[in-house]
Amino acid sequence: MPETDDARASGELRIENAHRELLDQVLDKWSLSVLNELCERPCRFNDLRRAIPTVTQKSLTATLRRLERNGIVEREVVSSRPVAVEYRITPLGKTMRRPVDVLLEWATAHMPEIERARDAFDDGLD
Amino acid sequence: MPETDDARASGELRIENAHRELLDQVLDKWSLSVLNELCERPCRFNDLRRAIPTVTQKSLTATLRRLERNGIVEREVVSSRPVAVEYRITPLGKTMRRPVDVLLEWATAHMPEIERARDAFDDGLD
DNA sequence: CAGAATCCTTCACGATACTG
DNA sequence: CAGTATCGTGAAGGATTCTG
Repeated sequence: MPETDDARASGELRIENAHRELLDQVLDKWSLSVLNELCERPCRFNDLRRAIPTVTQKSLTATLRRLERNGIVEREVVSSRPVAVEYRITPLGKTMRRPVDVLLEWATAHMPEIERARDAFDDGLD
Repeated sequence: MPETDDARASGELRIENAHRELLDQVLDKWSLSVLNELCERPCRFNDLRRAIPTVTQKSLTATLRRLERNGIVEREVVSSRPVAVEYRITPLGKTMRRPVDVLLEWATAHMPEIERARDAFDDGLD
């Protein structure tokens, strides 16, 4: 299914469509927050809503479905009185933790530098 | 590396607004492709267009401006005959390489597993 | 409790045309 | 060559309402 792009292999990691598509699915607006919660403990739907107060129900549902489809989280329906649904991170989901951590560490470490760059840019506009 | 998967102790990976905002700026649709090119060599505008054939001029301009504002790439105007503009990666930009590589390595390594998960999900729809 | 269904606004992105 | 300017569209996401 991936069209063979001409062999302009740059020796390093190339960004393919599949990469881009995957990152869009698992690194989107709310996924990291959800993953962060589920890495610590299984959560029910409303647990997640409380943990991430700014997410809407619709977006949370969509995020969870997407993550579930990609095998990152698991959904279990507990047939109790008022239905309970528990979300858990999968083993595959746990493997995301390291790359995400590295990313966030980078972001945290370089935030000041980046803010200075923004100020300089916005100020002078070259 | 170390286990003790005590999530609380190990990863203070809280997602803050600033994190989210930054990732949106530097991990957007085209940034990784641009970074990938500029990591290898300085490029002129049309070099980048050729290297990333699917990007439109408008999106490429926007991407470059965004990366420049965040201090990730540098823009130099060479006052030659028809104006030449060279884009280069900055030292700050180079520090992005490792987190991005880790991310792409993860994506590459787990792609098959993820595709199986997608197929299973789309098939059964549980 | 855990969503589904609707409506609505924003805006990212593409397509196209023009310019110093 | 390296953009800017405009227009148009689809999709993401918020707000709100309803339900098994």
